[in-house]
Amino acid sequence: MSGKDGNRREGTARANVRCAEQPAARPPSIKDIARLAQVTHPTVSRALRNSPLVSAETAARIRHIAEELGYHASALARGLATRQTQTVGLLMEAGNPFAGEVARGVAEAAGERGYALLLVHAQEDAERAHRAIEEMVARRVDGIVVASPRARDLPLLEAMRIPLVLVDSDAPGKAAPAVMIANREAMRAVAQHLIGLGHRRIAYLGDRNGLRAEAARLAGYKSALGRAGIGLAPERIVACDGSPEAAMETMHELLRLNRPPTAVCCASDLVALGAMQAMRTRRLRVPNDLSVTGFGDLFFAAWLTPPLTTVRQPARQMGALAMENLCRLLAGDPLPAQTCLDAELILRGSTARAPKQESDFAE
Amino acid sequence: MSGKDGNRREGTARANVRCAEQPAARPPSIKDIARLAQVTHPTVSRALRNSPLVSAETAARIRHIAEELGYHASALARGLATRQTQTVGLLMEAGNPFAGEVARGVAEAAGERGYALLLVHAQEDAERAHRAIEEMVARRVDGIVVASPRARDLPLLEAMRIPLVLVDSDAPGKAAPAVMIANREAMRAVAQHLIGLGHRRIAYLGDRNGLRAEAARLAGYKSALGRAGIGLAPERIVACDGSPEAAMETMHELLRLNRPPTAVCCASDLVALGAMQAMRTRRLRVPNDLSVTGFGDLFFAAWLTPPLTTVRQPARQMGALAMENLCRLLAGDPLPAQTCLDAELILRGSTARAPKQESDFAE
DNA sequence: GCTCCCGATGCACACGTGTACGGCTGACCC
DNA sequence: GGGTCAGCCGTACACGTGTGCATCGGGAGC
Repeated sequence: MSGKDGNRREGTARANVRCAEQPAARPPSIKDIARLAQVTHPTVSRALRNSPLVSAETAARIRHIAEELGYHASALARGLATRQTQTVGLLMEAGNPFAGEVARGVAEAAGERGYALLLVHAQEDAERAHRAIEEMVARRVDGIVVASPRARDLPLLEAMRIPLVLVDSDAPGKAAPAVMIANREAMRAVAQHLIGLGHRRIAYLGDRNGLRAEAARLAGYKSALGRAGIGLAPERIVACDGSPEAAMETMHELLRLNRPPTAVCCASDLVALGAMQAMRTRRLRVPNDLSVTGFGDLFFAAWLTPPLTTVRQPARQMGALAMENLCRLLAGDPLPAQTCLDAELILRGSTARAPKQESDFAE
Repeated sequence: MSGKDGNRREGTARANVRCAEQPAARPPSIKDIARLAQVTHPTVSRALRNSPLVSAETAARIRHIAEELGYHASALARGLATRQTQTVGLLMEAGNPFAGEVARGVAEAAGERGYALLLVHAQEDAERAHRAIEEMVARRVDGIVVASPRARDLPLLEAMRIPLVLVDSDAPGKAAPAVMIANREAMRAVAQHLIGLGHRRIAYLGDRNGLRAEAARLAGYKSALGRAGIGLAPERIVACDGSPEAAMETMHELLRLNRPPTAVCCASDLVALGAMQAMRTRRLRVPNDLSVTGFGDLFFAAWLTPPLTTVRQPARQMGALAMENLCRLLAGDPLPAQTCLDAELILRGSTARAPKQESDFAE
């Protein structure tokens, strides 16, 4: 029993009036438990961590008192002592539906492993992004999951020595291990599906901010056309910034071509949203006049009119796997630079046979 | 100068091999800076916190060294000492698009105020939900923002003495201050819009998990019909669990009625998604045969075919305001039990005049 | 009856930061 | 020239938890 408390000196702290009821009731600590259990606080610490060094009866008594007091160990103090916070930073663009699903997977996996999540919003502003990243350092996160495809702050992240995993964006250089899907093969399957339907004038509507995942998708598109012996028409390969608004504008440009496409491969479901809107404005019917494909299979894709043919990207599973990989990394296990998940082509109503008068010849 | 360091005892800690390069280089502390600057660590602490108790030149020297070392104050230690973590817990259903937008608002507002966000996924499982909430206590968050409308864990949250604010779900009892929109008035405006278009058989497709916000919306619907002198037909007031799948099923039931509705008020945009799908299956055209309205104005609403008439719910702003309110609460300012934001009726293409043969008489 | 060993507990210190208080130095005033 | 005061810095302690080592008591083996 220390018996030396009760004369707390810092009377000025705790300035915020919480409820004006309890007189600044600080949460119970192991010392409080120790006093009640007639032991010292190290014994309490050991008992609560199920150390074999404590006798069964003492441990039971201590745990009972802890329960009664509503004790919850301070993760701050523990983190300070053990140098591990059991916290991982999650860098993502809050509001992005894909990132949201990834976050769900990460959150569930983290919860199971006793990790907490520090949510850091991927700011546009470079200066704020910098501060946000420093926040993670200050909070001493054990590792970081980056769920933001347009992570141009990767160099910053690597500069600090924190274990890092990426989702859906492999990085240039040696960088960090990433969880990906086979973007190239998936987009190739999309294009092959369209070719199989008789389309020859197939456009590609890309996402300029899609980083390497985007490059792989474009490569898949080109590969499919190449294999089918269809030449690449540069004017049919365009890109926007990834938003439906921009996609709509860009789609209008495609439709103004002399020989407009009969099918469009969109780099994402969001892009497809804008593309379909452009067709609607021009009274073109999907899929009768024009076929459209998306990428990602976001939750709304199945409910569009018509339902969107797209590639299922297992976002939640990707998040869970990223968290799992991060744990491996923290445990010291070496990881492959990339973990690749299967993507599945989902055929729905937005694709159909090419209009007859246009098929088979004349790209 | 303490001069007593260098004999660190806990050689067994830090078991995880990070990169096998740096020999467990612990981040620099104020003591490291103090040694280099030939002062003691309290002076460093004061200098970095811009205390007037330090001479300008000493402070400059210290800050220079800190910068050079890449120093970032440990939020853990600071939280331990000051009893404030500058962290707020964000309880939300990750993956839900509305919650995602709210999260974005919260994140931006939190960033500006120097708060970090602890993301806690609102688990279905009661036992996990309990653990998740205890996690926030253990992490000693200063306050909590609840962005999950179906928060049946509110009692748990109130049990711990942590300041709390709610988004889009006012709570029973005295509970916590909430940021809301005028659900009742907004849905009334929706129904009045449909009535103005000549509709008389207007159905309501609710969300059973919508809590009180849902009750208010239904009340608004009833109020509008009442004012227009239209009787309530119980068979036209139905509810599902909020998912598009369930909404589709329930919509089919509505369409099987002897006298099916000519318009449907959906409790959310997600519900509207399912409802429109049901109509598509039956080859009913929106809005020619049937008008549909949503609620929320999620990002996809404007891009549907046809674009969805709905109520704009300023999710991001609600999140930001919730965070702001939480700060007020932490500062001791009393808050009104509810802060109400304006919602705006957005007219788009999914509503039109009622089919002629059905209007004006015979509800 | 002595030693040896083992199980259970206490002691001391560490983690990194914040702050109340005291002490030192120099300038200023009477 | 001594007292006073302000500015600046160091000392000591606190926050809550973890852990290496010492200690203490008791049982076993000789």
